[in-house]
Amino acid sequence: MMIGEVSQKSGLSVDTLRFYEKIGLIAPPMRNDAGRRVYGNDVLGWIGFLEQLNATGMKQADRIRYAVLRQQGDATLRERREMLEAHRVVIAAKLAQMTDTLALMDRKVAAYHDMEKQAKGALI
Amino acid sequence: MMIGEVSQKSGLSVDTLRFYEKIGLIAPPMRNDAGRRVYGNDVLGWIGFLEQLNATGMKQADRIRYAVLRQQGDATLRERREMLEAHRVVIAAKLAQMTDTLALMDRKVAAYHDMEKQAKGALI
DNA sequence: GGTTGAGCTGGAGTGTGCTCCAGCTTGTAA
DNA sequence: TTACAAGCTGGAGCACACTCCAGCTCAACC
Repeated sequence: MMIGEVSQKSGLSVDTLRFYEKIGLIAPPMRNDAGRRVYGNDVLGWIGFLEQLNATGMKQADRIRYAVLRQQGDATLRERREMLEAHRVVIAAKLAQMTDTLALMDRKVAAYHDMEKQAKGALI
Repeated sequence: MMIGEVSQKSGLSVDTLRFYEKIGLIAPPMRNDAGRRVYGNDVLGWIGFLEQLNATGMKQADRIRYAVLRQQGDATLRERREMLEAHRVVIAAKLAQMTDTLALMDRKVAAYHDMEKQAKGALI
């Protein structure tokens, strides 16, 4: 795949893909004779995973650290696992926060409904 | 309360409190004779709510819009309710994402454990 | 063979959300 | 009464995560 196709399939812009490569999030792909990037299919899975880490609030620096470890192969398994375990804890906390705030939104929305009803009544 | 106390109790820095006032997130409090800010207790609840919106990913511009509406009183109840309902939907989506990724973390951690075990076995 | 579209590089620019600073005034307490 | 902590303003600076741009090469189609 050329970079345009990866962009289309991953949802990341071409600029972002090159930027991710520059900062070490994506391994530099092979180049064809013209010097253009040729990606393997596995990159899409990797980008999807990166997006999951992103969406759950992992910072760039940590994503890069994980990416670098991954490129270093099996010797870094323990460290990567520890990173994921740590991130798991962060996610669990955010999940609890989301649940709390969701409930708060529901209470507030209900309260606002009541107040709107009363306000209408007051007009009569 | 002076600004220092609000800072301590809310966890926001003094600079952030003044910044929030400048951008319209916090209503300008009364001033004492020396021109210093004197906050009522209600500001802490409001800051707590703002933090919840923040932690669940509401953007500054929207938080400001909500804050401005709130200051305009009951005439904006409907609009505020609609904002909260919209944010509710966003939170629900994030919650689903968090749940997914949490499960993924668990699968990955388990897989890494297995691989680490095998790697150890290979050393024998 | 020339136009068009995709890709390349290095570097500058952008938006968000604070955070820090200089230079000042005010309140407290040794 | 003098030190010193806390507060004030306006404005500059910063970290993060992209996003855009100029000026170039290359491939492919008419």
